[in-house]
Amino acid sequence: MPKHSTVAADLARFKVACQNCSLFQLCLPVGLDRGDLELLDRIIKRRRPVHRGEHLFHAGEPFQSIYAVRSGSVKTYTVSEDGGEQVTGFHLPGELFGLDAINAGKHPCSAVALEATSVCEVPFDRLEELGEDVPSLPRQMLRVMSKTILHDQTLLAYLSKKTAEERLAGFLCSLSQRFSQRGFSAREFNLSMSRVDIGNYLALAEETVSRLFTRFQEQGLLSVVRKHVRLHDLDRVRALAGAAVSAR
Amino acid sequence: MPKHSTVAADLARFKVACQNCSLFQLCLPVGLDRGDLELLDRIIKRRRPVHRGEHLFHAGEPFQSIYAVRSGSVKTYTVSEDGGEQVTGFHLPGELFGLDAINAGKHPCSAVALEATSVCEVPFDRLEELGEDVPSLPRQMLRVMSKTILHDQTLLAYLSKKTAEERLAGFLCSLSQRFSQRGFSAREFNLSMSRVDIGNYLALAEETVSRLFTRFQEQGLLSVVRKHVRLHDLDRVRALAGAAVSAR
DNA sequence: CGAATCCTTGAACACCTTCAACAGGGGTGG
DNA sequence: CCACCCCTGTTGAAGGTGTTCAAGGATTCG
Repeated sequence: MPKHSTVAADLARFKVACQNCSLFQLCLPVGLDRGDLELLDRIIKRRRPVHRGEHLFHAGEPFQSIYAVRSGSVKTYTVSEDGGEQVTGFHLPGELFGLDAINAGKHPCSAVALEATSVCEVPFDRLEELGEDVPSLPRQMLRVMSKTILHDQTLLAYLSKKTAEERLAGFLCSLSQRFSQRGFSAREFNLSMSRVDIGNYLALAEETVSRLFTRFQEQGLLSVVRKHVRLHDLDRVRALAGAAVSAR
Repeated sequence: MPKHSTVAADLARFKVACQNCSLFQLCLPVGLDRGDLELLDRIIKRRRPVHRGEHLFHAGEPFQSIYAVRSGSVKTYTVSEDGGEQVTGFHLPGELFGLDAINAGKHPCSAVALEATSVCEVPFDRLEELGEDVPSLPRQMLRVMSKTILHDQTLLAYLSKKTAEERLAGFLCSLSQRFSQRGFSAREFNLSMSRVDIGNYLALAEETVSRLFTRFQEQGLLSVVRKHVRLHDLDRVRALAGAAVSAR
């Protein structure tokens, strides 16, 4: 498998480290100095890139690490006892996932790559040990989790109060904002997730999502070709979305 | 105001302290020994009981403390820019709230007492300082927040996938479980929140909630008289609720 | 090229909402 | 103590938004 070894070689060449990672400020917003970073860097495992459809972990597995997306994207989802899937989040570069496993000690959800993706894996027990020497670390962790809670509550409000149109517009705004934070275009990007996933996440039928994309296109708000989205009128999309959209 | 002083005297007499608090294990599930508790106890402020309708904090106010319910119940809610209210949670004795403010440093939601309620207020800066000496404390915090995230995700799945009937049944199951954990009856309790609040929380119209209560009653599942609920057939309510309901 | 998957479009239907009116408590003031 | 009023909760009927069912088109991959 020549492909793997090439990628591995690339990674080695790049000397991947938190200090050099352009996403670092997104993972752990503030409060870690260079020395702390050095320590943190030592405990992080980097996994070889995963392919589209590969899982990082499955629901029910024991919790050992939290994860940060380096590149690509990840979908987390739960499966209810009747087999129904519920998408709990999409995770872009610089975002952490797996935090919801801390309480029970096992993952309540599964995580799967939506495209070719690489992640940092941070063993939680070592992170906790490190936290005893670096007080700002647990503080950062709490902030990240607080942000996650806020995001979930925003989403909750969205599903409760908003129409299908507002939800999809809000979703697109959220993606736009997150992409631009990462240095990508705010107006043009690829949806790594399927219409089914979007619908599942926003509590809409796949067909409704599809119809809305068509309608938005007819209204001149955007153009969609398969996975590719181009927002022509970001302001109007924002207006459609109504209330402010959480950053994550 | 003779009433206040009486209550204050009561509190003093009871020598309220985490060690003696029957709810302690609910606030901070495991891992704190007696000495840690003593330290924690010193930084906790106890506020005089608040009346129904009184606020603990308002959205937008600077974040200073997290709160734990001692008795009574609290509703947290956000107000969107168009003035619409969104209930984000109901908090029973032993449950923490205000955690969602850690990230931004200000409260994203408001908290109001649904009945006569008393809370513990824990200044967050002092809690963080204490965390540097007591490593199990930040660990506990993370667990509590992880649990909150899990709860929100469960709720999200509920709003996404379930019918109005399943949502209300699930809500009742959740309350039942939480009351029984606190030593109250699992089959008979008072709803401190209004039908409007329940509907808001479950993303249903007030009328739908009302109709469902009536229907459940007709089916012999329960009886409701105003705020008072008695679950006759807990198993059937659970069955109606479908998937397992989060504990919080 | 064929199969599988993803996406789109149409039509009928269901669930819940909205609008409207009314009933019943609980508190206040007379 | 009773009358009144306001607020909460209940019930009915009409209507809308999104779903479900069904079929067909597009894209990708073996």
